[in-house]
Amino acid sequence: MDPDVAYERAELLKAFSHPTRLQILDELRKGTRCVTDMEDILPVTQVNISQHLTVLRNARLVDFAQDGALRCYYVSRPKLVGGVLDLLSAGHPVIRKTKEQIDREKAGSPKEKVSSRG
Amino acid sequence: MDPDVAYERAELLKAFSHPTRLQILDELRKGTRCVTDMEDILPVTQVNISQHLTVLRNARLVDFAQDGALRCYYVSRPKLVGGVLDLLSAGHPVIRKTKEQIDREKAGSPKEKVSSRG
DNA sequence: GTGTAACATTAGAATGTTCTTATCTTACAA
DNA sequence: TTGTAAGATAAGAACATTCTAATGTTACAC
Repeated sequence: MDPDVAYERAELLKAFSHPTRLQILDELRKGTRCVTDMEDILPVTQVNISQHLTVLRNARLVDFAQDGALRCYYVSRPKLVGGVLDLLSAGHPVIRKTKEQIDREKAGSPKEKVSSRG
Repeated sequence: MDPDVAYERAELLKAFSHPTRLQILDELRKGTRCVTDMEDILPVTQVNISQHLTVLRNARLVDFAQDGALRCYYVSRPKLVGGVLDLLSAGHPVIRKTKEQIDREKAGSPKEKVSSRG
């Protein structure tokens, strides 16, 4: 993976990587919300919500439409945001491998062993 | 989303959120690697790779099997790691909404309007 | 124009992460 | 048992993120 690409992707993931921002994204996934809606739900200050929304906006994960004095925030990359949130909420069992398993994998994969089962 | 759950998920995402760690995960996805293999590929010191591997191990994203003096590292939650890396490499167009679109969505969704097309 | 509700911005202290340098452990071969 | 290759750990400086407190902006009703 190219270092520049890796950097860019890490920056994107960093925008997700905060409890409050995950909660904001999860809430916005249900529908458009303005800042005061979020104040009612999240145990943090308005200023702090605004700051986190700025981070999310810079990462192009959310955007807003102005409605008078209100700002209607929405998720601007639904498949990305939904994909990440869904992955996080799914169960992912931790696997373990022994040296022997690894050796067998190494022996099998390089030549795509045709003999076993095929 | 429960704040404790949000915290836990943010911690998990933080383990992904570093260029070097993404590169390590991408490399390990191709197969088991020891630390010196990674030294050859990544433009960082052995110490630094070790430190990043510790972060990944604490997050239960990787583990290793000892082979003499070598440590064979592998991805221990392949679906999670693969899912995140695949999402990142896919193209995710940024959508925009106007206030009018949002108003229409709000009007349609609450009652799951049956009249249009059905 | 004045007041106010909704939201953003700024500055800085507090906190957390990352990298560097030095040191340590372990496995193994001579 | 000495040397060396593989890898981990510790301490701290450098850097980045987060939160708090104060202030700024905008839209609108009166």
